[in-house]
Amino acid sequence: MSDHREAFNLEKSYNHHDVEERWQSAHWETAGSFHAESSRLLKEGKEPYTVLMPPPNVTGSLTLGHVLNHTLQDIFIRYNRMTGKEALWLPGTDHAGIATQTVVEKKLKKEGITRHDLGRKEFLDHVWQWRDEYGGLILKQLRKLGISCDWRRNLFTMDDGASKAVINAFVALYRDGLIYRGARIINWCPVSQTALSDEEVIMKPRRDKLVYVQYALVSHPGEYITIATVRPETILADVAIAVNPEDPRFRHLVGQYAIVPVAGRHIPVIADDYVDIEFGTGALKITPAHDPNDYQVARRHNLPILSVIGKDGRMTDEFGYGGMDRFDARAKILKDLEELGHLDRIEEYEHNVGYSERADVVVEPYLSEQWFVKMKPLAEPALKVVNDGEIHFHPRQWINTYRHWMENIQDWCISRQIWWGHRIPAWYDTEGRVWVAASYQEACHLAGTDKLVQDEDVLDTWFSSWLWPLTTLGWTDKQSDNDDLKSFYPTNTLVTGPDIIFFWVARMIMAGLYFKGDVPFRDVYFTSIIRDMKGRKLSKSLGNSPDPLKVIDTYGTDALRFTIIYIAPFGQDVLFGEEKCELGRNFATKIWNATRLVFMQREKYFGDQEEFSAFYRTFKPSFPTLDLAEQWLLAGYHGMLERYHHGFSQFRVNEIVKLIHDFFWGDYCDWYLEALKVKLSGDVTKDDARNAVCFAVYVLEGTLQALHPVMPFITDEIWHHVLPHTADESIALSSMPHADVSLSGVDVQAFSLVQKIVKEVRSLRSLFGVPHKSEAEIRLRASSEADSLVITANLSLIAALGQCLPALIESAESPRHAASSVVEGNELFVLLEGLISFDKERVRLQKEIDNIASYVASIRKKLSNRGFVDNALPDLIEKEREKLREAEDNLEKLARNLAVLSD
RNA sequence: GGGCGAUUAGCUCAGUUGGUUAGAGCGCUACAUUGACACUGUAGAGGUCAGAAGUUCGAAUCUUCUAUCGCCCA
Repeated sequence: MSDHREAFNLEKSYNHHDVEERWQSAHWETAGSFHAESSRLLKEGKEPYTVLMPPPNVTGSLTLGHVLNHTLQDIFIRYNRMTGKEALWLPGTDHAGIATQTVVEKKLKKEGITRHDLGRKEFLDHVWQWRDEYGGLILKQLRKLGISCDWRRNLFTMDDGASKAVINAFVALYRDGLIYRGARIINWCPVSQTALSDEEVIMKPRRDKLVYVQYALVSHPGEYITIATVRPETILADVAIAVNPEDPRFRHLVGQYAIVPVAGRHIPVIADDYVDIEFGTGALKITPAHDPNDYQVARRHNLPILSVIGKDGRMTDEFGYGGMDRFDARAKILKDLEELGHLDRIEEYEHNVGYSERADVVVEPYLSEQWFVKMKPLAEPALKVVNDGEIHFHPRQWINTYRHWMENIQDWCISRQIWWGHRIPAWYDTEGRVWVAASYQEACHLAGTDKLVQDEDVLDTWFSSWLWPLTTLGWTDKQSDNDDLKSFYPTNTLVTGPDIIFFWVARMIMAGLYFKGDVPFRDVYFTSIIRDMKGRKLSKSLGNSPDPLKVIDTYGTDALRFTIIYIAPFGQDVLFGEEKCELGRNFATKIWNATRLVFMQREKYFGDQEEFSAFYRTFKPSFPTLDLAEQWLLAGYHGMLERYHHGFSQFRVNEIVKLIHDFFWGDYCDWYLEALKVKLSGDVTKDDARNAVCFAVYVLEGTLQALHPVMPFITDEIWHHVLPHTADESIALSSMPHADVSLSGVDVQAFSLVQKIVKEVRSLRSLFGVPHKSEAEIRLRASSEADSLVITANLSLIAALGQCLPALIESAESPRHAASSVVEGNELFVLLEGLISFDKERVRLQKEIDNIASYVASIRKKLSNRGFVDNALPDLIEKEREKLREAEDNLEKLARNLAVLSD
């Protein structure tokens, strides 16, 4: 019995630990609440709504970025589920080739083992072991956020299906001539010892020395040509000096030979447009093995290619630097150049240098054989679908970034010299010919021999990620055609960070179009970047990134979710501080307490849950039968819902959150609940009281539903107290309330008048220091018969909310000893004998009068302006006239009251 | 160097197609502590909308320029 009573109302205070424990992800997961089925689409004709989770890095742990990103996805998914769609959220993780391999190698290093000691197969066993043991961490942490994905469909990019898809995609592209192998200068990470794509290189500003070096001319002893370089250690690999053909300073030297300092080699002076006349001396050393642009120059001029830096970033030359680190060699050669008299001068020079994303070391341009995807043919259709609006970006401006990249696209280097990842399905025969096939057997068949050796390299992790919209739905090759693909592809909304627009978003669009012939998603929502309160990026080294799990423990998941959305402006960075979560926590508490008040009233008028349920289940608010405050609230509620649904259609999530917050706190609690208390404490029949309580619960329940996508836990908890529901039922599976547009626009002016009167009374009370416990005597002189009726009908409300004793007066004579004001033409007097300083009131009134007078003057000026009257919309002019009339009326009344006061 | 974005109250931000006496939250000030809530309530102070010029009857809003900051790409 006591259980029952408890369930009828809430615990006295809100404890997020209890509530979030009760409705945690595991509960929803066991109940299967968020499983999506293609059969419901194919057989029942439901509409699909699909979200792809950007697969977090399997080595990752939860960051605030994840919190924001996944909360947004969950909001979209829960909203669409509640509006009747078959909502499918596809989760998974990414095998993160370089990152994962590095982690495991580090672990092995502690035991004194390298991957080469183990060999490829055994090392990969270790990686899988590591994955099984630690790789699930991020998914466990994500569950703490209460996210509602279909965990049955969890996919890992190295799973069988996904791996098959990767191999088949590679083979298909190769056969279509879109994948090729070739020797190029690529970005080489000397620490991870692998190639990187352009996107994995981070440009960072760096102060270096611009070194001016003199090269002696072979045929003109004593004469020099001077070049400028920031990489003097590569001088040893110079093969030419280039000048611009238009540069008169060097024209006579073209065709001559210069001597490479230290190395002593003779190299030609050549002319090439590539050289920037303005930079340095206008003469450029050409080092094709160590600079991509120089490589192009060397090819144009048929120059040899010499290399002096190895895979590990150490020198490989024969001039005494061999074995030295490239940066040590740079320091040494500077000294040597100076000693040999080749050094002209040194300038400080700030420029951008590429760093490897993972290892954070300077990337080395490195000439090697790699596999590439030809991007132009893929980019063209991918650009078109975005230009044509088949895919929408939110905020829209990201389209510019996308366009720019697509229009200047470079081929994608997809081979990586590591072991963890999808091994390239290419085999070499004894003659070095390459055979690309989905399997060894197939390759043997093609090659006509079984003496084949598979390419050692694996594919870039993003080569599996770009297939994510396909693989998550069971796609393995172009022939794939299952119910899930039929039902859920294309997906709907992708939520991701703008930092991976090239890495991932663009490439998924290419893959979707190429392999499936359709876009992979309709809308892309780019999240904000989270910074600390000082606007700095969150980083481990700065120690300014709060641990989300700690924040959740302190404030609650709902509070964190609410807060991070509330403070994330559309299209801009978020400044996050842990204390900001007070906002969400306070709101959760407010909801809890307001609900308790409503439930207390419910207990008063209904015997038990059963009695209430029977009554409430048939309750439907009918606007004309509601009291004034209820009408006002219902109109506001539908207005809120209308903007809420519209907000979703515009992806303005932070506005949605503000809407609910303001409606609930401002309208529901501050005004409506106060009015409800007054109503229920007065003369009220049991039936009226029961209807009033039901109305309160009705709006509360709808608001909870609207809030549920943002704060899933507290809303589910309270919802289970509204009516008896089984534990398997969830507010998440209830139907989202619709906006009734016939009510959303209704302006319940009578209630606004009451509010304004109350506010004015409170303001005057406060101004004149009326003690809180004393009730001020109020006189009201109505400006019209209609207002008089409104005021009369709501005297008790005004009395309670304004803490006053109000009465209407008919006579034209104004009370003396009173502070006065005008509210929509209605005169308000607060009788203040003994409390008021008349001088103070005179000053205040005069100030108010001056204020209105200048306002009146400004409107008069506007209205007497020919230009305004001739050009402005008639509606607007009428509005201005109305404003003027009202202001003049106020002015007159205030002036009269000032006169009375002065008597 | 090219592109994008920002600049509104002490702080963080709203401000739809030009028409409000420019708004909110936090912070601040004053008052209030037994009937939902101090994780609260009520009231209040606080802004020449970065600067300049222009378009317009009218500009925080549109145009141009300048300044400062941030991001992306060379």
